[in-house]
Amino acid sequence: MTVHNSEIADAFDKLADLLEIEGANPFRVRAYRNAALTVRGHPHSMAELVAQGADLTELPGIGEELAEKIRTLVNTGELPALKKAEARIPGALSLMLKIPGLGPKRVKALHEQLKVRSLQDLARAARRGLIRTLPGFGTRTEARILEQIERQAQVERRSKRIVAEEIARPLVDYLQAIKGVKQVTVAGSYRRRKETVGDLDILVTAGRGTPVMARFIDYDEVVEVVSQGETRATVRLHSGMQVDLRLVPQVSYGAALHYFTGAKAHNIAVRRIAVAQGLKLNEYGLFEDGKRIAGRSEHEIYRRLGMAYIEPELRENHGEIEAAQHNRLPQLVEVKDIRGDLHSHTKASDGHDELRTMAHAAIAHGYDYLAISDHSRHVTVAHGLDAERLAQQIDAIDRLNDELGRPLLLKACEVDILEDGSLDLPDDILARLDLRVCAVHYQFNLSRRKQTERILRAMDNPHFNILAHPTGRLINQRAPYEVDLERLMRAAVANGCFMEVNANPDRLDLTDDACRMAKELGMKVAISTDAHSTAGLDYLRFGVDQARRGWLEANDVLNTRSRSRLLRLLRR
DNA sequence: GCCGTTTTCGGCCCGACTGTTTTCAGTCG
Repeated sequence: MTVHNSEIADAFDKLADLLEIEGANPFRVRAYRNAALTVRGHPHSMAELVAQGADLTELPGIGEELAEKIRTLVNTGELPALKKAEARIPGALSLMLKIPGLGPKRVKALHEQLKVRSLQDLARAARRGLIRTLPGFGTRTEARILEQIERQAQVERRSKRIVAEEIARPLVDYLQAIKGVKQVTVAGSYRRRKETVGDLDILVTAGRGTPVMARFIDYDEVVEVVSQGETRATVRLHSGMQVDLRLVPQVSYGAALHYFTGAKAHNIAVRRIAVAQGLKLNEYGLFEDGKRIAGRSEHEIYRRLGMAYIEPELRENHGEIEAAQHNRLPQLVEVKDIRGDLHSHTKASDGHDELRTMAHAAIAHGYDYLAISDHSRHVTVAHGLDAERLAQQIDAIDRLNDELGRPLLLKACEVDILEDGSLDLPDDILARLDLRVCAVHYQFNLSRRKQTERILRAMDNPHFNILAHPTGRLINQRAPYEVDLERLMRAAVANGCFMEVNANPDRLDLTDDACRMAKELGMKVAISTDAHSTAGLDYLRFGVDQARRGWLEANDVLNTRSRSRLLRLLRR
């Protein structure tokens, strides 16, 4: 039984919660939280590092004691310190910290004075009107607690970024239209281009006296004003999305942008660097002896702290700060580097447009090539092609390329990987293609070992080129199937195969972390849209964002190559 | 509990807003 990084991180976080409620040294609490962050964000599993005998104290924020606790967790699945804490106070108290408005001090008071041990106890106490009797609590707090418990049922969920964009764009336009408003920028995880967005953080600069806050809470979609001050307000929109707005002066724009873009761990790390240099960094600027020495732009702040500018996509405190200090940041891939798309569908299977329509869309995108990769026969719901129909499509593509006067369309197929690891079409027809995009569409529930073996076996087929949507996950909808990605990547490198970063905003598969792993293992990826219509080709940018978050450069991406170099790379 | 071009001891990121107060602690991002 392997203990996953997330379980180790969860144990540390819970221990931090309980210690905090007990009133332990806040810096000790923070040490556990930092450790949780480090472990959760680490590209390699702690279990593996322990097995290799690696020195865990090399990891940031991990010292001798925490290293020992990680080893214990890996070896026994348990954390004795957490057990002991739970013997002193109920573990369920940590759940109460998730209720907005309740922090460690109040949870401690509720536990000690009202004997609250669970969320049920808490709801009961609130209904009886006991909470308002405690010092520091009032009727507003009591009502809010009850409301929050009842709302807990609807799980908090992060929105896919494409959904967040649909919510953010009209709001940004609305704010931008206010007379006196200068800049409106959506910061936060939205700006870091994360695949999902929890809430929107909007930064506004405006001339003196501009009624930004009043107009903000007056926005048509606002259903609740959570808080409102002179420079900061929080609202909830009809869509359920929470929006924070911060009004900042122009001289502080860069500092505020940096502060509000995060991630939190990145911010803390950068502030510590400032402190080490005798400076202070906050959302208003970088200060030396109370005098602002930078703040107008992010570039200025990074430069003054002795590091290169860090792209928002990299700001997770996953090594980007050290890289920036040593000028070793990657030159991230951009949309304009992409020369073509390697995964698309037509009406021949489950696409919505004709071959010719797709070709013209590819030309409009300025592409050198577009792979037409309709499904193979096994995907019956998608009207997948058998050998005969694929042969017809190959001929149709040849004719169209002739007509266009250049080999724009690549002959391809999204070939199903069957349960035994064989490919869904005979070798002789596969051999006539320029490119085979191979994918799992059935039997998601195999064990990790079996699923891995299945795909490894498929890679043994010399016609296998690119593994499409490698984990099969659908964001917020379907979990990835169990598979050993690292092993697959190593096999791909050994066999001259590749994986896809599926750019569909519902998939974004590989993930950012997996992209990073691919880079470390030397496996190039294809950023492909899996377009089922001409409009689908526009989703490329989501895939590029994901790749950028995974530190990928143009050289790490297959389809930044010219057609001839691409075809040479695909040769096994 | 971690960590070190201030330190092996004594620091540890920083400010806004709310509710309950009557000057501020607690919470949040």
